[in-house]
Amino acid sequence: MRTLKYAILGLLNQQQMTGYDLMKQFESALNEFWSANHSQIYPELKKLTEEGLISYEIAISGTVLEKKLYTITLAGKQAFEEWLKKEEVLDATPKDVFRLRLFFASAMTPQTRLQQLQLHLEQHQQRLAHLKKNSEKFSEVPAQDSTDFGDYLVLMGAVMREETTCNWLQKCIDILKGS
Amino acid sequence: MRTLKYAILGLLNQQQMTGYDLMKQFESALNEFWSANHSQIYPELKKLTEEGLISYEIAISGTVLEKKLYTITLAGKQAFEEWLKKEEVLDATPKDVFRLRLFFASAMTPQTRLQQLQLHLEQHQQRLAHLKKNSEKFSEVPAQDSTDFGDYLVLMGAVMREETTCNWLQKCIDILKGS
DNA sequence: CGCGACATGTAAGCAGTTACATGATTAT
DNA sequence: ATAATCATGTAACTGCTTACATGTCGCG
Repeated sequence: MRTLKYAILGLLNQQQMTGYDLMKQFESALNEFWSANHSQIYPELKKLTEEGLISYEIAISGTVLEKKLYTITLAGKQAFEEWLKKEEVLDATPKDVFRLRLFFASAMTPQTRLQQLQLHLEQHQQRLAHLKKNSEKFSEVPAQDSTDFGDYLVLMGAVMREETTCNWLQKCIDILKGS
Repeated sequence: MRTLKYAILGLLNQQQMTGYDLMKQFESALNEFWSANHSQIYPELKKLTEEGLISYEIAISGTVLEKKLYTITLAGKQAFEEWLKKEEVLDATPKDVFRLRLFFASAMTPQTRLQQLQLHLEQHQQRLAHLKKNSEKFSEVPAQDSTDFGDYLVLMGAVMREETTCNWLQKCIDILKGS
């Protein structure tokens, strides 16, 4: 599906940047729904350049260090806009090792069962706290044509998802204890 | 991480079955959190047999068709039980093409924005309806030592997750329309 | 001067998907 | 008969992870 391709095009459509900057974006803003290591990003940038969807100019940091500042081309913008319009069918529910483990709950000892759930709940509570802190940057709904708008919508979705995950895990723990 | 390995061991720990049966299990019961094609299952079964974690006997369907009925070995049970106990750190939030697309909402036309959200909501509503129908099979909480117990917990989680996803998408649509 | 961040690449290997390939059984 | 399902395998390819590999810049 070449999704990384479009993630990169989308980011470069917002602003020109280097491979390293892209990597940082994947680690921060896109972290909740996409990721990519530099070992995947650099070859992809090379490929996109060959395909004529992006281009770069050499910029100098300090005295000698060369970095490549990538810019999206017109062809790149067109490819990206087409991708935005595509009507995708829902992909399969993502794989989840914890839920797989829990599916086999009856094979666990009662102690392991409780321990697994509690540990997992703690981790999700931490993630939720982190997300809530991130969303403090939005004091109001951003304008629909600002790049913050999408960020706002997905962040809201991430918070809601984590809240539900925590509620579910708590409910599982209650069931273990209650019956 | 060899997760497929443990998924197969877990299923064979519940009951002996063929590669084809395993495939069907991935399509039905495990569908909400794991998947595997037969092209991945058969080589894995071969590998697990070589590792001594499972064994098989040939069974005959009809007059000539040979099928391999796999059984978990003692070593297999031990490997599986160790895996159940492991304290895993939370994996990264799974990739999600729709959320990536929505992150770039400001680059969409207002029509595309609304269309994408509505189409996605409809698909999740269908998935939710399907899950709710599945969970009708549980009139009460199954006993903690029955294989149904894990099934019940993850199904409850799946329903809660889909409900939240639908709520989130509806909220996004309301924001689009409201401002 | 040393450390963490900046910056860019390649190689090996694993997990998973799609396609290729074959044949028997069962229900209509 | 014929189509859907049962049943088992391999091959090519894509996407991604981990490890290897190198060098500069800015701050204390």
